[in-house]
Amino acid sequence: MQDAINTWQDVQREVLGRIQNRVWKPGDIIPNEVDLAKEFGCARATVNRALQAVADSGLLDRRRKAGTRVAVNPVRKATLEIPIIRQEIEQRGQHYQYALIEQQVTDPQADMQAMMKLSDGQQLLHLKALHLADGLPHVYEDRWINISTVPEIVAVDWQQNNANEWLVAHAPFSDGDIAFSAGAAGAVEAEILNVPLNTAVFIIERSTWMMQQSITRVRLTYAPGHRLHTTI
Amino acid sequence: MQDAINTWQDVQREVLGRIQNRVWKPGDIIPNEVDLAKEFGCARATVNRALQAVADSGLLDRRRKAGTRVAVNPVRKATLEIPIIRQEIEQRGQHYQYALIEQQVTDPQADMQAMMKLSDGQQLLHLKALHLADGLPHVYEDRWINISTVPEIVAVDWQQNNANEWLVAHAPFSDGDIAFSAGAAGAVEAEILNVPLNTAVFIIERSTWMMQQSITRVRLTYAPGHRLHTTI
DNA sequence: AGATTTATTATGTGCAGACATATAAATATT
DNA sequence: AATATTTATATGTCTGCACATAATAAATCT
Repeated sequence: MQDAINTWQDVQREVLGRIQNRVWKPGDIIPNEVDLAKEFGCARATVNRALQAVADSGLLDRRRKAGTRVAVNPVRKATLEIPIIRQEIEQRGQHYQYALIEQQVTDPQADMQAMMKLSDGQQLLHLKALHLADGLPHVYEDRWINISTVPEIVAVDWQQNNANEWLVAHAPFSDGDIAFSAGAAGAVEAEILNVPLNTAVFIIERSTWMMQQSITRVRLTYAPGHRLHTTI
Repeated sequence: MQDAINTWQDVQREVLGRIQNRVWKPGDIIPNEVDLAKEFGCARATVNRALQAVADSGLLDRRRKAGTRVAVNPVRKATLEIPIIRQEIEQRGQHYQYALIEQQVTDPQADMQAMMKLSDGQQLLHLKALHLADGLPHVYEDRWINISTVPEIVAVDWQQNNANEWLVAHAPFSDGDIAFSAGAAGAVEAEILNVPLNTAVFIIERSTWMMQQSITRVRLTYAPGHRLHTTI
């Protein structure tokens, strides 16, 4: 028995401490909730809450009956927030501007048709736009929107509205996938972002879906220097 | 009143449904926990658990006294797993190899001391290593380890052990931060990765901590073509 | 009117007890 | 020996209750 470890945060701290100090080593099974509750002088529910939090972060593996053990190869999960570009810019105290570059209704090319899992005949709205921070190019947005899924889009004035925001508000998605990579700026991107040809640029490609129906696919090419930051 | 909505997952489903169907619109304040518990026919604790989960996912904003409201700009969160490099490579069916390039105990430079929040006099172990997939350079690892936090490291043979794996097994961390960016390969990196100078490369920089104590900071420079992929 | 204190209210969290559920381990069956 | 069944156990979660805490709204005092 020891001094009050009452709150689940206290318990979490204590547990993390024991893992770090190797009182409990990777692979070790730790005492069960009832015993820990007794030792800490708190309710089992409190221990449970704490252990669940630590397990969520990947440092503990828990299985019914088998007990709780310190993860051997903790697979760390980083959660990164996908902000709306305007917010991202304004949050840094910079002035946001948006400029439509091109707008066109097209039949999809084969690769795009595959990536967006389109049926034959489904058309896309293709938008090219630039987001600026304090007047400087920040990110070039190359976007395809599935007209079948979001028919209202054809009526929208994309000079005034930007797809990044409009879609969040009007076309909720159930799931999607994102890929991050680095690439060399091609002729088009280099000119739009106003950087030398082949400059290293950060690229995000994102597709979103609502119940198997593709909504949109976007390729964001960031101006040099952009960092995507998050905590584990 | 309606059919049993007893489990917190049930409540979560119901809440998500109402948000999706715009019964509760963005910005709307939703009924308080006591009322919802009454409506669903369950305990307030259950409603609380569910609402906390939804709030965690970013779809609800909660504040004491002010109540719970539907997020106006739902910040989507992607969780991406940080695999051990060996696993990442072997999972693709490729052969994994590791090569130590350089190993050195140093006093930190000012910027590194700041980034790792080191006290004066704390020394670092600096490791440079290359991870290969099927014999080809995959990622160049440039790592600093805090000797004060992990004193055992000085005794480790880094020809045989790779820090990426050794640390997860021996020095678990409670939190950290990650940054993703694109950069141009410098002379050192270009040679090690065997690519032309200024090739666009994907860079991950990661610092990890255990209870305010810095453990390590690593800069991973990936060979061209690397993509980091995840789902929302 | 404006500033300061007090009350009110919704969420945050703790507790004890109960039952549910997954599953490892023991036992019985083929 | 291999397979099916039972049992024991650790975690998962619900309930009702209590009190803590943050933050707004109301009341009070300059």
